Amino acid sequence: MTTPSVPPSRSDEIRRIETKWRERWERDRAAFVDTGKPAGDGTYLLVMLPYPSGDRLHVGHARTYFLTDALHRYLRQRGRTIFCPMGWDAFGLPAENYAIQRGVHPHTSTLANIAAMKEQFRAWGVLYDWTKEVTTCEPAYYRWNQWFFLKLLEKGLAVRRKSAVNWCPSCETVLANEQAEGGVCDRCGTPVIQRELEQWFLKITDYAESLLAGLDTLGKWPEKVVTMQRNWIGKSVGADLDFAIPALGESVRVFTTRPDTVYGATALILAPEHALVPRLIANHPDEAGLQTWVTSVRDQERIAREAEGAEKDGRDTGVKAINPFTGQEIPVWLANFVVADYGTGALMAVPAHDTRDFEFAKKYGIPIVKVIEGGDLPYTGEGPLVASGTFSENSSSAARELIAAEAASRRIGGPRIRYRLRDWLISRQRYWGTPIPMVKCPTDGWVPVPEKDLPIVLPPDAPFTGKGGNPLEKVAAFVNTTCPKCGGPARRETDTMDTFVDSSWYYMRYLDPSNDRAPFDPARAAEWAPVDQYIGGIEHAILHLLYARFFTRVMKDLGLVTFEEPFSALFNQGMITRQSPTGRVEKMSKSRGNAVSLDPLIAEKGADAVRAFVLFLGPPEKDAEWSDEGISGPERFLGRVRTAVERFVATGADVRGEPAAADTPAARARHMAVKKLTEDFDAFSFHTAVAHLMEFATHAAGLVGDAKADRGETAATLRALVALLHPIAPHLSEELNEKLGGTASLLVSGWPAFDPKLAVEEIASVAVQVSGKVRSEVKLQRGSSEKEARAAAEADPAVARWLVDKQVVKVIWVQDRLLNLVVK
RNA sequence: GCGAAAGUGGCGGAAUUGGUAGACGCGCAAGGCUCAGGACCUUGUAGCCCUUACCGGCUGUGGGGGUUCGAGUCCCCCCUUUCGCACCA
Repeated sequence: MTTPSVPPSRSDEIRRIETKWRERWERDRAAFVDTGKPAGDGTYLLVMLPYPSGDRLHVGHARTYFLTDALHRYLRQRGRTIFCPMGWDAFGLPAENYAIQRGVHPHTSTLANIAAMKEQFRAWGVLYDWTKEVTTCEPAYYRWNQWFFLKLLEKGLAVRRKSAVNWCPSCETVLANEQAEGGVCDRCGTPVIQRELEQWFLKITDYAESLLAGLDTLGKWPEKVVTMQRNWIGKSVGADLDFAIPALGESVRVFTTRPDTVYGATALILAPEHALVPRLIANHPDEAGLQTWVTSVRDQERIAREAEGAEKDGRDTGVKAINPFTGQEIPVWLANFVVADYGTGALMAVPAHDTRDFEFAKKYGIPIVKVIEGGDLPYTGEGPLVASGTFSENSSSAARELIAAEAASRRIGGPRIRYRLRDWLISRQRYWGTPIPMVKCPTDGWVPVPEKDLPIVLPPDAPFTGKGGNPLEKVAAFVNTTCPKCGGPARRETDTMDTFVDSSWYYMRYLDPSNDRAPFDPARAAEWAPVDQYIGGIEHAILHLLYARFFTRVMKDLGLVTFEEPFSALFNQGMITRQSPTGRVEKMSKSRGNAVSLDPLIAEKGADAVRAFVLFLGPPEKDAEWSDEGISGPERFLGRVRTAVERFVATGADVRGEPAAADTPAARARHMAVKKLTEDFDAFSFHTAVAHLMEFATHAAGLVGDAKADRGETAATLRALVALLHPIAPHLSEELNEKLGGTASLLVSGWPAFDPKLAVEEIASVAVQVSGKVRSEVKLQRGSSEKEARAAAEADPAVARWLVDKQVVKVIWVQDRLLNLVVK
């Protein structure tokens, strides 16, 4: 099988080098870990922490970590002080499901996954400050989730409330609105249904305006993410108006962005979930039929109810309301398209000036009254009011203010701003999460656990049957407790927190991870925070990033931090996609069955080649389809660099030699390469960085093979090459740097400098156009004048033949680039 | 439907922001080395035309128009793809 007496294969040699340097970096780790931020300098580089409750890291994840590590190493080489920690977002449903299927406790499987992933990071050559490691499923971390919960409760920002919530029948838990986008469960894709339940909410809506205003300060965030958050918060300016229902002795408040159209409101429409519905239908001849309809709409899957083109379906209650401005009776309807938890769950229908109301009115024969002059109905634009009493002839915008003011003076509403954002539902009927520190006492009601009794530890011995709800409910020792207030027997809350609570403040815990008296020491955290550069996927655009921004505001109110925005700059790397077995191009993930492990590739080609390849795939912000076919390019490139250095060393030339002259074509090539690579890394353009390194490597190999080349310049070129290579291929570059006489790791200020004056070619090749068409190219000394260029161009036969019998009527001259002779 | 981004060789992609389109790599082709090679090295590689060859010419960045000495880049219209939002009153 094996061939004896063969010299060590290339892959053995690569393995030896990579092992050597991993050990070296680990040994010298102290040089690369946080020791406090020097005044006015330093960069907090944060990468979205991985989720070790599921599978091992695959190609889909690797790009993020390679990218971050390249940036990290580059910045260190530039002499910056960097804080780059890593931790584990360890709670979550997959680990619990795994426990149900395989009988392995989530804590056990999670720790095993963490160990495996940590080993992967090591094998990939990815450096983190492990002295700041955070694991969210450990009491040392999640006790502070509980602490934050108590603080939120004190401030009235954590509340228990009954409302219609998203329920995933598959995960058997409720979900936050953000986790049920599009009406399907964020985790498993199952359509969610609405359930009326009492749950814990965090009042993120109290910060709606601040979260919205803060977006304007996030200039270094992708515009797309900012827009998504803005839409999610969904600010609307309008007015509240009360419509009296004399038959019930009640009034119904509606919210509208178009109070100017109130004279055209010919119906009042309520959501089937509206609190007044039972009384409205009570005396209806077909009360049972209506009730059945209400129930069926309410229990419908959200995805079906909100689907595009879903039929508008409504019922007339037979009850009348009074339009507060016309004084006329209008019918009160119930309809499936009215959303219970936006606005007031009720609206005034203005069929003439709203396409949706128009459609509904057409279907059910509701009167259509035009009150704005404009185009064909439904006309949703602006215009002068008509048939609007004393407000007629006002413009829409003026009337909006006047009518809202009138409503306020009559105490039937007034100007109002509303948001689409809803409060953050954090209760989860699951085991593997942070216990909510609340106790339900038969006499005192809900009582918070005193701070001194934290943490409420998740009991290790829960029965994972997968049936019958939350296993925590069955742990008597956990559930049965005493009331902190009266000392009587009481029941502990068995719901756990949404895992997004964990990731809402972890970036601050990194700064002081072993603090057992506070989530972190504000003074210490202030050295590095806020985060200078955050790197993560677009999938967090709304969920995590909105929650983190909310938590940061809370932390500011608690005096823990002085800023509101946690992440000064955000970079969204693109996803790695791959054809799934179904043939569609999708995000790579284990659940889709298209995940590719990187480990065999690394074992075969080495981490450096795989890093170079993955970074070379394309622009990092764009998605890239995975195929390992192209890896031979970067692999050969690294081989060429190595061969060039080894050949040069073998000549016995001085590896620390310096160029004999500063300004030579080779020196200029070197300065240009340093300039390009510096710009590439500054711009996160890792794929062009690899391309430029390839060009530079070819050039360097040429110098090594050129007997006439200056040995000093060749040595300097090779030293620059391996230094520039370091962010991409750290192991090989360190090895070659050592061969070239380097005594310190390239990680420490190993970035070469360039002279801008020398980072351009001395000879400019100037394109010569005749009437805009390129006819030739002339080599000129950089900085040559237009006159010199024209003389050279006219002397060129390839140009001259186009000038015969022509007259040059205009000359365009772009220094060192282009000469255009316009002829007639 | 609304909004945003994008469309460049067989493929991934580059282009100093209005100045030589196709860098770099994959793939492919020819040659070298080799017992052999899916290893390695060298060279070529947008299309079409002319030519024995050289020299050369024309076309070309989704389609159509425009601005300009000059457009992948700017403007207008259209097509396609991707993403986000979508009964939000």
